[in-house]
Amino acid sequence: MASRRDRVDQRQRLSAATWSVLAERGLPGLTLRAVAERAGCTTGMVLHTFADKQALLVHARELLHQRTGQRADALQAAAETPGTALRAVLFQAAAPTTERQEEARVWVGFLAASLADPVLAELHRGYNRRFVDRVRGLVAAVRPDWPAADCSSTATGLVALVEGLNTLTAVDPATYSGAAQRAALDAALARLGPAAAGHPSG
Amino acid sequence: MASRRDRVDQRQRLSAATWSVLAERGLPGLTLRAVAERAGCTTGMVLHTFADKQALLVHARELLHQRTGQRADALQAAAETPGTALRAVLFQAAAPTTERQEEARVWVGFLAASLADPVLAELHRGYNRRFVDRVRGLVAAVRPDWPAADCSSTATGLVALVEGLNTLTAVDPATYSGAAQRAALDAALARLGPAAAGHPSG
DNA sequence: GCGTTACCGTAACGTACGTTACGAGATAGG
DNA sequence: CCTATCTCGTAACGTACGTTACGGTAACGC
Repeated sequence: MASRRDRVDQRQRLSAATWSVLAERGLPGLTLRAVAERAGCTTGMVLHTFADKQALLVHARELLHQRTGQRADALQAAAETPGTALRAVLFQAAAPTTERQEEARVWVGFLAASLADPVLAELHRGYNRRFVDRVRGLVAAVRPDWPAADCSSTATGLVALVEGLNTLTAVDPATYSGAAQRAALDAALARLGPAAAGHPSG
Repeated sequence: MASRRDRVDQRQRLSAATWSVLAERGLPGLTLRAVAERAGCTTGMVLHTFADKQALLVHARELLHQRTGQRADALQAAAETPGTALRAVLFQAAAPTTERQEEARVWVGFLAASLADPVLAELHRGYNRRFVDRVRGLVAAVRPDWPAADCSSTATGLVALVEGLNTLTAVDPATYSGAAQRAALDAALARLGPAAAGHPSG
């Protein structure tokens, strides 16, 4: 007699609710009661699925990483050249659409929570370094003639640009529109040469 | 009979304490009691100087803007060419030193608080747009031959890069060291031509 | 020197939080 | 069909928060 309800599904629904609340009310509004209400259950069920609030946070953080990572994997696999792959991965990591802006707000919330929570901070560092590694590999594929150090610094710069666009879009979507983000990314990618140049009207 | 104690000084000391707590404990740890303890007084005195917690937050946010803005003003005035001014302003806005990393952490805290507090969000947007305007003016001074649209997109891109470096440094100073930040900025500034190129060993 | 006024520490209030304990209902085995 | 076991909603607990009310104390005008 293992489980009569689907535990995995409930964990996902609860972390999705965590995400939703975090995007809508921000970090101070993220309470167990708010999550329970959003998920349509009670705090008792929440704490029966997760040991405590931090476990819920950690799972929601992993869910966020899963979504962005899988999206990046798909784009990278579908791209025909390393140049288009790099461009697609970076652009999806920024927040060009309303849906991505919600993700950006969640990301900012987790970032701020990481400042006080060592567990979340360690998760954040790991995920971010993985993202840097992915970008570095793509940069090296686009410019195999570059030394490794240049690929590294270029990758960290591109990641910083993308995450900067994320954070700024989260609080000021008007100034940092999708077009502005595209322009900033295209300008940064132009340094890699024509292999990573943007589409004229794509 | 106006005031027997220096109100302005107390406001500054309290907002400095707010800053200190925010950098050390993060947004969840920012309570009136923590601020009072850090300032060496009680919550009664805090709420006698500021109407409520939000007023204290707003004042601390303004203080952060004052510090960065005055530092940018000084660097801009001391620079001999628009190119060196742009470089200096951007580099100080990133977080190359331990002290600036504390500011970066505070900035992230206010950013996350802005997601749920419209007043703080409006302040954040205003300050950030002022920063973009400053950078845009410097870009236009470095490249007067560029059309205004190019100066704008370049400015937003540079600001996004700087703020991205800020946020990433706040939680992972090891990966985003001062050298890495300098390299990323130099690479971005190289697009502006030799007028904004970095010092060889500065 | 005295009354008045502003200042600020103390203590409490109401609220909301994370967490825990317990009981009702549902489900599977025998 | 009965019992044991798991699931989850209910209700409460202790704590910490923002905020408020009040009293003592020190500084000013006269």
